[in-house]
Amino acid sequence: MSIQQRRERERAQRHDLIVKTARKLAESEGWDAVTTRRLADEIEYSQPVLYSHFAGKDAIVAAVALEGFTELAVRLRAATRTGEPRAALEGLARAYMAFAEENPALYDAMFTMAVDLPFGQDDTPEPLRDGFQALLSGVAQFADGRDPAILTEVAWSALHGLIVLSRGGRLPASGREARLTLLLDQLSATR
Amino acid sequence: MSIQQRRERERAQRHDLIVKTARKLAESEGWDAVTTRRLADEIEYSQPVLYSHFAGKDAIVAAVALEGFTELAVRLRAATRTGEPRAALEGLARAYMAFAEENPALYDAMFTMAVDLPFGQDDTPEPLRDGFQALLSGVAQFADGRDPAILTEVAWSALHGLIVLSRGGRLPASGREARLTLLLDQLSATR
DNA sequence: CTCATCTGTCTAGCGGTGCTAGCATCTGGA
DNA sequence: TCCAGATGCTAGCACCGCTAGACAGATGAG
Repeated sequence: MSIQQRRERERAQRHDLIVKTARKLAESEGWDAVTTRRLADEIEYSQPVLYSHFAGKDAIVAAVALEGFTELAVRLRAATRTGEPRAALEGLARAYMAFAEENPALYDAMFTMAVDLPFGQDDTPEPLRDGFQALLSGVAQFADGRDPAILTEVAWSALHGLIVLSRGGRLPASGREARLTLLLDQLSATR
Repeated sequence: MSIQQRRERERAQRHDLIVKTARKLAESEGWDAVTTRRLADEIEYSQPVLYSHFAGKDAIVAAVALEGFTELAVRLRAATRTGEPRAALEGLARAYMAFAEENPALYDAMFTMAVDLPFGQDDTPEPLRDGFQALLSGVAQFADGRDPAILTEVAWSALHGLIVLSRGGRLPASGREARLTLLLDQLSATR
């Protein structure tokens, strides 16, 4: 009885170890370096062990992404505490961009890599929903009669676009601050 | 003498054949299906022939992307002809989104896949520069004292964000039109 | 305590990938 | 006609994601 509990605990620990290791490896050497062989080496087990925890490599990436969504939601929540609307919006946007910048590989897994997590559906995991709600809470004040969800989606898209285009070298690193400021002005302008 | 010319002509044709085939294959079956073996099969040559034309697979993707930039620039140019500012902006945005929608794989190669083409630099290829200029010409009218280039970059980021988040299922397909309308309103609002 | 079973992990291997060394063949000029 | 060089091929390298099947250790029954 207690033996089985211990086993489950150990399994859960190893599950976490796999996710943590995949994330660390991706962050330090890029997702290309995250191969099943390398990952198995790193956790000091053989390859097939990975497949007793996850359906395949994609599932591992998805698990990493999910961890990312949880962290992002926490950070966005923390950034919504400010009072004045424009400052709150700016805090949110900066928190989002900081997260993306500090965890580029994680951010890629969440928003760029093909990972079938259900977005905006009934079975959407809590962290995803919560992250969006945090964004919404900062943006909604500027809705001014328009649909707050739509406005949030557009704001989010703009942030995401800035991030991925900058990261790929498609936007010059120099104008970063100017672009963010302009976007915030644009979003918070009184109509 | 003329023999050498014929050879060069044939080489150029085969170069084009490779790019065309890679693009077609990517568009019909996704970039995952574009392997060097498959590509070699399709053009009815052996694998090493590919490497006598391109440094590697990445270079082939880059060549496809470059073709995409040329086409996109043409389409954006065509869309700038409208008169009234708001309509012109809308035409541009719709042309951009239509291009992305009609050529998803091509769009990915241009803007998502890691492909080292020099963006926003001295040696930036003409089509890239021209495409950006076309966007700028539609956006600049709404700059109103702000830096038109920065505004264009933000507008472009927003469009790109909408496209990639929609494509990945991160945004519901339903709100598409509403999001575009809201973005256009936001960009063209008098300050 | 012994033995059969059963769970868990490993080794080895399949069919695929991008890429390349080295051989054969074909071409064009002397 | 014969040779040199260009051209494209076969075969193979090291790697990939994934899995079948062998093996060892823990577990529970007698």
